[in-house]
Amino acid sequence: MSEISKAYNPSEVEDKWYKEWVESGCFKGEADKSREAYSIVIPPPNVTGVLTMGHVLNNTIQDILIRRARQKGKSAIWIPGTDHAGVATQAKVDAYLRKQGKSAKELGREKFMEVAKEWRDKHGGIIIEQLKKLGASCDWSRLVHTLDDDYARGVLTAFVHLFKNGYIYRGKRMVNWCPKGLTALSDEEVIMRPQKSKLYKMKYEIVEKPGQFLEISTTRPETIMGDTAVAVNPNDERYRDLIGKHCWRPFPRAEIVIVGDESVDMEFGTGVLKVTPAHDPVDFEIGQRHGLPVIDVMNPDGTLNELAGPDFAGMDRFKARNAAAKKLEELGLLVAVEDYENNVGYSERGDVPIEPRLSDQWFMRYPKVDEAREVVASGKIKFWPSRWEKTYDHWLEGIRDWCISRQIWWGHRIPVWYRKGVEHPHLDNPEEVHVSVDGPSDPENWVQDEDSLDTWASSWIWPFGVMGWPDKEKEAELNLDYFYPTSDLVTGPDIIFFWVARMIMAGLEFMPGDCARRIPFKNVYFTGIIRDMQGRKMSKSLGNSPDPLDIIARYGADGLRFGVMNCAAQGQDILFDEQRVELGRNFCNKLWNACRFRQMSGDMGDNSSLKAIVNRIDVSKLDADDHAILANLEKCARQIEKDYAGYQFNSITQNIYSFFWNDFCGWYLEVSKARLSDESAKATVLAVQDLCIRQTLLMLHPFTPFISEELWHSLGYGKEGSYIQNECPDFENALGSLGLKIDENAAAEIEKLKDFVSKARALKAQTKMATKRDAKFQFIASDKSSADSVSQNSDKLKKLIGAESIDLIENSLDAPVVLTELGALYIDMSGAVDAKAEIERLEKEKQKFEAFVKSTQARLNNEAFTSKAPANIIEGAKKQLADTQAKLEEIEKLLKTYKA
RNA sequence: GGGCGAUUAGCUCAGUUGGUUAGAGCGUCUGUUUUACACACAGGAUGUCGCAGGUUCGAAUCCUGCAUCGCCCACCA
Repeated sequence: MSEISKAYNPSEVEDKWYKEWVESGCFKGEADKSREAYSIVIPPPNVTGVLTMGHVLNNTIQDILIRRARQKGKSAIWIPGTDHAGVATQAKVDAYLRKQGKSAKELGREKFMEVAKEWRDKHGGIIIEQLKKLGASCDWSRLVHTLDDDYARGVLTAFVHLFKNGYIYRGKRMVNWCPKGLTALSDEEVIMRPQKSKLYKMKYEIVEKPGQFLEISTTRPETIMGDTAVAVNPNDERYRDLIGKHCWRPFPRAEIVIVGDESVDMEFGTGVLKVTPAHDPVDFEIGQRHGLPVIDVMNPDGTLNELAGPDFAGMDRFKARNAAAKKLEELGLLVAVEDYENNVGYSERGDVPIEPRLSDQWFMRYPKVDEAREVVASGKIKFWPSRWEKTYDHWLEGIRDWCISRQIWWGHRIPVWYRKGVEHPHLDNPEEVHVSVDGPSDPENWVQDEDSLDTWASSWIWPFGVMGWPDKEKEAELNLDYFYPTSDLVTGPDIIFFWVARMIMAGLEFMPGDCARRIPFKNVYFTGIIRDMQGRKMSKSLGNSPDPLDIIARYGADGLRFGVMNCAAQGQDILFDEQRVELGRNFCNKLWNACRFRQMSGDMGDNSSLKAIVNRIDVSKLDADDHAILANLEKCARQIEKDYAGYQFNSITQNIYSFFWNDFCGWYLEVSKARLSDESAKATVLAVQDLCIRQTLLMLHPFTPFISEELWHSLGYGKEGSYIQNECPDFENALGSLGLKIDENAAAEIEKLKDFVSKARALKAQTKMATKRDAKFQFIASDKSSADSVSQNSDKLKKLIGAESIDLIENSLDAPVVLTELGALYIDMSGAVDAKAEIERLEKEKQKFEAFVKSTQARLNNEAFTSKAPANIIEGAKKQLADTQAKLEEIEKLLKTYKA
């Protein structure tokens, strides 16, 4: 136990405890078979990234879940790690090299990897330290990086397995090509953006009918040189007779065939489509169907090549667009140019339009697609909120093969070797192509494939890859059997396809056993996205993303965590404002000072256990306030239990906030002040306070780990070397078994006293007597129990409302009055009553009551209501009507007195 | 084109099976060095719950349509 300082200093407390936690090893996961396992794997952040508000939200939720699990006695582990982030990191290292006047190419692959690793080790890992600042209780002894040797073996094992089972193939296909990154991309990495462009209308002359033209629209005249046909819909009567005939491609001038293909939309433009099989996915398919030649007129970097002709060779694709239009015009073939808005696919990383390109790539047919749909549809894996299930299922329903090869070096190199000297090696011939994790035994005779894997084709095995798979010994050492499947996954819905769906398929494919053993996780919580106050996504270029570390420095990690969680409704986007964090900081300050006040109020008794605290309570000294606060505490704990089950984190913070601030500090501590002067009750009151604070700290701990740990120890709840994260927050049964029975009705009586106090204060304010601490009140109780309640609580009430006396009287007075739940309360103004103001005030109140009486009577007179509504609703309405009518009578009586 | 969110106080948002007179924080106004906390305390003001229908004794809540904003998916050149 130590004395609590006047001001809460978060950074000091945070650093101290984090250090101790890590040193004590209390975050380490242990496979304790006698306890239920609980595990989370972190969505691995980019190793070279820095902490963003999105990470704060995401990781705070994970930390809450893991700490709560520890409190509930589960054997918990939160496995951390980082992602090598292929394309992103490659780009950063390339830029770094350029600055030094070097290039990746001249270094060569091996040297590049060395430099890149050095660069990663030097600039990477910052985010891990930042997560620690946030309080993340990961098992750091198990930090995994996707390029670690063990993990990489898992990645390659998955590849080899799928290859051997026919899920992986190589082929020349139409892929999304990033001309900036010079690599293929998956469909998911292409983002569609509406763009202002031009629609060029041109005409091609029909070979067999000189002088007759076909009018065609295109947005991409720069690909004309690659046209190998013109297509019309065979059902289109306008053109049906032209099918099989030819037209002139303007440049390079050549005859191209007119084909009929049903994919052509008759309604669009003139219903005639130019077909460029090398540069458009639809055109490619048409080309396949009609056996059209493929002319690739572009270089990988998006410039045109020799096949485009001397006028265009070497020219950038967008310059070539204008040049081609100009050339059409010169030839007299350009009919019109219209402004046009269409969707263009962009490379997410490169931020340039992607180029559909025919190239040799590796593809994966996804395994276990049907089962992946089934496990979510059947609830074996639950999504929170559940609406994402539909999105997930829809994607899987229309799933297409995954292009998994990338033309970059930073990543896992594809474990495929080709026999030297074999011109066209066949994938199914082991003499020509070797596929294995370790490579051929005679490497000198083989050449390894140059490509590396899509980053997501490495992170998709994350849930078991971090647990030693596929090495049996390592699996045992890392307790895969015990911790897999993981319990909860917390991530953003933006990677539902990239990562979540693929992990599910990977788990089902690579893990053994029945379905429940193979799924990678049981629950997926999708967070919202953190936006700025204008609703815009946080981004570096907008400069609207606050630095979480800066916020932690100013408000404390607990304040940040509490503030963010308080406004994060399940799966809803959050418009972030620093005021949220202010709320959290203020709450921490309130907590701090309430505990400080407790210390100042009297000697600390034995707080070492729940039992010890309850033993300090003298049941005969408990009054309604004690019962009420304990009842509220129980209610809060019950609500929280329910909220955890439904992943309603904002509701949890709101319940704790409201209980602690309003019920405990706002009322209980205040009434305690008067009772503490009664020596016979003091020990009991302090014990009740200790009990409430103890349970509050426990409930709060997952959200605000630092301050709760600090206060836990300074108030003597925990022994040195023990931590609040391992203390069970449940207490309901404990109270009962310790012989303490809570009077549930007490809370109702206290509500009336609260009403009495707040009305009395309002009366003082209205009569301009708010500052007087010695006001005199007279009170006409509405019944015997109300009279008892007021006289029994007289000391507390006088202190709370700043009164010298509250006299019980029998008859109405000619003085300002307020009607409370307990009866009529008058304030003595010694004749200085402003009758006009009083009348005005009473009239206003009268109107309010009258409106209520009228509507309630109407309801009760409605036969449909009385015959159909449940009894308790009807009874409630009747009682309220009676109460209100009584008040109304009282007011009318008073009005008469004033008006007289 | 299809799907999914959102629309409640000046601002940002809760409101989980339909049920008394719709809540919170911030902001705002009035007061307060009341011996834990001004990051506080007390009191006040502020809402035809997006619009239009429907179901019901009863709708912010359920149904239908519409509007506005946002997101995701989709090969119309």
